Amino acid sequence: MRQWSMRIKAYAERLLTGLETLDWTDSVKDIQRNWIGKSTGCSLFFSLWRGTEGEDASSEYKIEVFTTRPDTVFGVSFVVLAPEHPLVDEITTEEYKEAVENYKKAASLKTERDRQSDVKNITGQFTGAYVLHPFTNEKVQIWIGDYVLASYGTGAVMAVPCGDQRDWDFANHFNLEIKNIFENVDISESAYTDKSGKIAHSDFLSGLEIKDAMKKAIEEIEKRGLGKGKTNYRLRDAVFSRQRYWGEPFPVYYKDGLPTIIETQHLPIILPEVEKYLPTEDGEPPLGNAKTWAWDTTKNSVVSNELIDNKNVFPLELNTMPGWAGSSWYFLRYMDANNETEFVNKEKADYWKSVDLYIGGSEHATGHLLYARFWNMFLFDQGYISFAEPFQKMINQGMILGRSSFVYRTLEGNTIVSASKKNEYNTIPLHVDIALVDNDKLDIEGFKKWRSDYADAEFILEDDGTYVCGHEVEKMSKSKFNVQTPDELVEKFGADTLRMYEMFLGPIEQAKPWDTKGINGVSNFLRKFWRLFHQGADYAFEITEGEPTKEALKTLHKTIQKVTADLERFSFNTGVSNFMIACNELSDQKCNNRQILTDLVVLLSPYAPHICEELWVKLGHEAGSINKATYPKFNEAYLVSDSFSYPISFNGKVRIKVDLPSSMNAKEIEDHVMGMSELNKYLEGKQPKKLIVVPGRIVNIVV
RNA sequence: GCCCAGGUGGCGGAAUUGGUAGACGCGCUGGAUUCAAAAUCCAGUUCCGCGAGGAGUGCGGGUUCGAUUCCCGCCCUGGGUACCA
Repeated sequence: MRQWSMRIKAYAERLLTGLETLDWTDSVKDIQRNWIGKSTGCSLFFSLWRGTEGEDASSEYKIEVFTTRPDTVFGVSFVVLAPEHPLVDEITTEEYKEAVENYKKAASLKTERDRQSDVKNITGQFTGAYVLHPFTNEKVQIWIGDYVLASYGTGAVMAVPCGDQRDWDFANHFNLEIKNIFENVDISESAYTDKSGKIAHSDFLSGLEIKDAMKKAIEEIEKRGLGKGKTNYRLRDAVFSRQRYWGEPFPVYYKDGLPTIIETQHLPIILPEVEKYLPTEDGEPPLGNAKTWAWDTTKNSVVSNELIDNKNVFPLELNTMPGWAGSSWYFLRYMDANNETEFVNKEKADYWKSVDLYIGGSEHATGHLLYARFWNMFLFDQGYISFAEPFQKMINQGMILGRSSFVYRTLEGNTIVSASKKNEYNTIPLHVDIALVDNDKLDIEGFKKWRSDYADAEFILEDDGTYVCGHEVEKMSKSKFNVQTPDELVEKFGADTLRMYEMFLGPIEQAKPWDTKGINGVSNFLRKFWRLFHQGADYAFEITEGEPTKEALKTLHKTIQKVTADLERFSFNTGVSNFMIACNELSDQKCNNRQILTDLVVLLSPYAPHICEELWVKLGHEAGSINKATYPKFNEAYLVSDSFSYPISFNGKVRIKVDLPSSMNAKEIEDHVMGMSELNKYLEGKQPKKLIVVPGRIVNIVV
């Protein structure tokens, strides 16, 4: 099948190094690094040995292998080619033709997936041919084996059983030689794959540390013209066509069977109407069913297929583009969505620049997030935009998981066993709708109605006569019957409460089961916050004017400082708790001062927009204007206090606290502490060995 | 196997540069108010111990005056990935 693909491989190195400039989690960066799979080593040519012993070694055929361990070259005891390697037929001797053919056939029948899942099963076939070892000139057998992949490296490996576990297994299985080229290492049970130690029995490499031997080996290989240093990437080019209808059509027609691009001024090409979105009878993609899907080069428009004459009118491409054709750059289009002539105006792109914050799941690490980076780099290289990376900062939000409930059905099928007794029977778990379960107890009648095939089932219950379900935390999904909709909670507590509770649950990156147990805590907070503005038995709106107290100002500015810092590091859960602290403190202070409450409402408005909007209007502002209010300014002057409660610790354990003026220096603190009579109890008559004073922090006495 | 993230009360979690472990909330216990309930308020709540006190951040070591935080080894959980030479 002829397909389009994108040369993402050409960007492998830049996609790798670019990661270092990004503010992403290590785990997503690592997933991309592994996917790109850079490995450095060298290529090395083995000449084919032809004919009889002693004959001239130089043959027209050379087999190129890629290795990351050139230091082990003297441990080579055979060479393995992928079954699909182009030289296999050429080199196989008459005697082994049939066996090799059979092996190739067997391998080709296996899918790539089968080949990968069948790792433990070692297979291979000798070809009868030999290469000559590039340094020792010894004869080395050539095998084929499907553990060597045609699509990676050169499709051929030099097998070093002592240094590679797969080679060791292969050698062990086929009784091939296992040379030991490591100093003082036992390889009788498995290969030695560590990259530390010394090389032995290896001519010019003997006695060298492995790392040094690698360098020396490549040097020598290059010097003798046997190969050269090389880097390989695991990343493959990305297929860019799909055999389906719903995708952007390619602006491409086929002239004499060769694809030709339609010029920009004639775009866009719009998907044709089709009767059905299915492939054609002879297996062409759905666009093969279109009746108007040909390109007229004189009119520069899409015309009926009947007009195809292959002189002026040609057939159009039938594949369409994949999802990532759009997902790789939509964020650029957002900057200039109505532009009819360019995908984005350069000036606008320069103004808005790359995405500041990308909140998304790490499941896109090897797909969308890699393609978008590649696409963006290409546009950058072409000068359309001025930034190479599309997403500077990324947060991977954790998934909210569901709590599934299970009933246990016997294998025979018509008995349902309660959780604690399930092990007495041979049962399988079945998901049950969580709407039918309350506190793990099953509504049996409801269950019978829900699954009519179990209407006549027998139930084996707990001793107290109830049916108890099992449970597990997993992804929320209709098929697992564990989906909880927020509607009910919004109904009961309001959208502000639900929103804040979600933020309060814990760090944004963390996955957690959806548990509404604590939601009334947030609800209580919002009610308490409301009460700051409403006094008396009938909760009438009432605030006081004038200058706030020192205490209230301290609470406010402490809150501004903390909440702002929390916002900047996306720590919403601690943000919410700081609002709770502020509310508790102001309640205790009985503060309902206008200045304080106005600033607090603005601060809280991103968290609880509905309530804050209402309070904002009650404070006398125009409806809808809170979004335009100035963000409260933090003033450190309100936070300075003139005393500090010093913890006094003995050998690191805090025992006493003492209030001291903040202005005291280390020496003064020391003098004061040493004069304290409370010390005696902990000193037990001994002299302290050492005293550490950290002003503004702690005093530690070493006994 | 390899790579990454994580492991703190009954529970969700906090501790931003090594400096008072358990903020905030849930739950629980006791009390006030109420005919009663809801709501609200007050007090308590890491564990052991009546107490004085002791122990304590997965386990075992180390560095330090001082470690949830840094270093070494191990265990467990979650995620990714795998004949990639």
